[in-house]
Amino acid sequence: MSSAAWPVAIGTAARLSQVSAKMVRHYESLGLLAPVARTDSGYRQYNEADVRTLQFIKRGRDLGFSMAEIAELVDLWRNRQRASASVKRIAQKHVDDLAQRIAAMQAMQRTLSSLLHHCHGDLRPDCPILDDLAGASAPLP
Amino acid sequence: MSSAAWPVAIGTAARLSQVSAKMVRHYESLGLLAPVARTDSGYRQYNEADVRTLQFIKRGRDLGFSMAEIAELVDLWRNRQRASASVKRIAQKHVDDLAQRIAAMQAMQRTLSSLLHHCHGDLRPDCPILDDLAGASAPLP
DNA sequence: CTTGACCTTGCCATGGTGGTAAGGTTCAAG
DNA sequence: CTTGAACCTTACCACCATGGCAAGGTCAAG
Repeated sequence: MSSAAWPVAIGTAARLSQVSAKMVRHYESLGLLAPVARTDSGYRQYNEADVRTLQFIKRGRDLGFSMAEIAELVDLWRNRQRASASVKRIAQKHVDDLAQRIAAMQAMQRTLSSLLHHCHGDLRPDCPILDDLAGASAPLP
Repeated sequence: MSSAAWPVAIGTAARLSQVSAKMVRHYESLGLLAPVARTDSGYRQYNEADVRTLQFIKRGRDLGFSMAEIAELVDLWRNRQRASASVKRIAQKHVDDLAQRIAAMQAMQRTLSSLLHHCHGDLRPDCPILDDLAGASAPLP
């Protein structure tokens, strides 16, 4: 397994983890990834563990975790004495957060869909969408 | 109606529109709100129409429109020769965008909920959430 | 006149990503 | 050996919408 020649340069690490080289450096600057080894000429060198960490971060981002949350998760991942409860707490909070944001967006969507439904969408200027935005039924106090 | 003493200063306009004074200035700098009148000492003066525009912007933001979209909508709002189709097109695009983002978040939520469901959440270190993030079944190429 | 509430401009920060510039390195083909 | 492409380095700037802070001017009530 993993027939590649380790260590690899940043471009290869980026391809293997589906993270842009730019972001790989950024994650390092955030302390999310320990400062990696360098060649004499200053090129970063990534080993298998580094690339796995990048993949971990990528998967975390894909699931919507913030960088701060991912930093915590990476720490827990590395700590074999972790309690799964710590991980679960972070994930649960994120799911709750997602639920809240989804609900907010669905509320927008409901309102907009209803307005869309009542808009002619032709050459006439009358438009319930603009009427709503203009606060048709909301006088200045 | 509107018993207040017009024009009003930025703080009052902000309160009336539920937009922070900071953002009121920002919207002006974006050209979303025409540069308002000033007193001799440089204080901005807002009239009823200005505050209505701010409320329009606020409502647009609350419905999730981007500043660029709101700029278009404000233009259409002011243009009595508008075609409602133009408004509808913008709103429809936004709804589609919302739908896409909601779907993406729901996908995250489904994955996370399932992982959460299988996580003990106790003192033990084993955790399917970390296993997933670590790409348990995804070897390095 | 002083005090406190308000206003002004201007700069910095956020988060996560992209871009671009100016320069050094590596490697293979000629 | 040279040259050129592909790669790497750092250091900036930009986005979007918003908040914060600082230093200073203005206004109205006490």
